[in-house]
Amino acid sequence: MTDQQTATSATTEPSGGVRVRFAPSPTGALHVGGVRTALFDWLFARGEAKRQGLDGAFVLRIEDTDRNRYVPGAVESLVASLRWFGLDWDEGPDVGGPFAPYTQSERTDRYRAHAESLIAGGHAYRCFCPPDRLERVRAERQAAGLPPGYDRHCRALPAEDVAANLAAGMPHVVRFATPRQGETIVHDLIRGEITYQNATLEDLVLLKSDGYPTYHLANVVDDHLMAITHIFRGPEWIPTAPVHVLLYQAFGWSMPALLHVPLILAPGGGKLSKRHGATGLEEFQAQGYLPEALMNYLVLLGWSYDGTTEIFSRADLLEKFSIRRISASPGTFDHDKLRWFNQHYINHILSVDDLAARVVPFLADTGLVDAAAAAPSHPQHAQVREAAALLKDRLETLAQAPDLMGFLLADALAPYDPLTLVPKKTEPAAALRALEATLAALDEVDLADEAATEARLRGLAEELGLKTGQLFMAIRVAVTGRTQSPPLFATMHVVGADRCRARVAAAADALRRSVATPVPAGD
RNA sequence: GCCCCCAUAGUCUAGCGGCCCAGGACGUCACCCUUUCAAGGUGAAGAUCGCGGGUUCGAAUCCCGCUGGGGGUACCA
Repeated sequence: MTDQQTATSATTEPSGGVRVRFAPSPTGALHVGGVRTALFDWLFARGEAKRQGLDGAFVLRIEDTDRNRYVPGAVESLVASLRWFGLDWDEGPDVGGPFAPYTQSERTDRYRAHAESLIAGGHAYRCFCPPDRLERVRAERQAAGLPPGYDRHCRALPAEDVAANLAAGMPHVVRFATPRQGETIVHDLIRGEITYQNATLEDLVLLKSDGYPTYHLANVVDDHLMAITHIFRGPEWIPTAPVHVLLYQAFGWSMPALLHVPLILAPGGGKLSKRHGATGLEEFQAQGYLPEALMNYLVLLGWSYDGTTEIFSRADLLEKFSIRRISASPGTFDHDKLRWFNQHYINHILSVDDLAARVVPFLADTGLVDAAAAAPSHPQHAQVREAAALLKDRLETLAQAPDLMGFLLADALAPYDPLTLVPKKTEPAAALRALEATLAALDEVDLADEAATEARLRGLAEELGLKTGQLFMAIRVAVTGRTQSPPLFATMHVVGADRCRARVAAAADALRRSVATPVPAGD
């Protein structure tokens, strides 16, 4: 072994089975990029591995080693979002497991011990450089056209100086002593081999001065201790992957397989952030997206099955997902396509009962129904179910339910705008006559017989000398308060005779008042 | 600046040397259906496969360069 030392990460999985982990930081809401990674983890362990007859375990680990960025309650929110999305895990902070604890802040003794062993083996060293010196060095190196970074000042610190500093209680960090020569090969299951010159690598901090580990140490130690076989992570880790390879080598451990999933870009390019709309799972949930639609959309962002199939249920994905078809190129988040998936699931995949149950929380938020109306035994349930059946094809998100279903659930409508009661190419007086005639006709029909109602009202249009469209539109606005609605007779049936009569009468009144003080006719 | 990743229509993608003067989907447009709006159906426009060199009888597919986009460059993950 000369200066051509080479290290390679593992490329094959051990026969014992597959163990993957999703390791978010509790710094805020779960990001769509994170869930997509978690989804790939889950599908690999629960789907692909199982299909190959291997045991597959999905582990949730909390990486809370940055005490400054920790957000109280974030762990609970992460867990809730993951569960809403439809993932479950075999081991984690909430469910325990053989490698507990699964929260890194509770494992600091392990990281410190491993850092010490690295120091003892000559693979790491204590660095006493204060932050201001680090900054100065960075600036100087940059000005000199060198890569910014640490100048390894403390790497050559004599043992007696180290001992003296330690005795004086000087704050310090532990840095990795990166090999100065040779090259390191990172083997990525998605991208193939990536070769780095060790000379370009930095002596990264492993243990911070507050005693907590950095990602680099904690990640390597835990993945090894928890017997992780495959690491799925974002592409932002590619640049430090060679250091991780070197760390495994320094510890004498075998390297898990690496998969750097493709980045999710914002519509304009760059990172996806708040200004591009929702990014956190809770937001998608609040905006009325279905978890299965979001999953379907997200899995296709960076993975494909045959390039033609678009709709995948969770079961389909468990049966068809393969890491071999994960793409290396970044993809742009497209809200329009997500919306299409959501609409498709509501319109064609959800049952009416399912939709009714899911729409209740949104209706309850605006006070239209009781929050308990999702239960079939609840008195309001039947009404919600009828509304769901009627609006199913028109809903893009659950959040639209209050707006689109309100006229079916409320007793009275908001005051009419007389202008909307007068259909295009219709005289206000004719519209008023039509409403008055409709009110009378309502006494003759049974709304439960939609065909008969339609026949009667078509006849009425003829008697009035109006086109069916003109009459029907006037009735539609009177009954629903809007110019767009589900098919008129099914709608009237659900609204019921009493409310229909009251609304048509109220609409006629409103129009009468405005005819007295003429308004411009609808064109 | 330095290191690294990526590159097929506005967007997500299929394609892994000949079946491709490039297939599917979202979006867009038109028509059909129709009492409105949707849903559905049919069809259209949209890609010189980023550019330039190679290799080959033959390249979107392999190699090199360039360009472009992106990521990293913290005692954050």
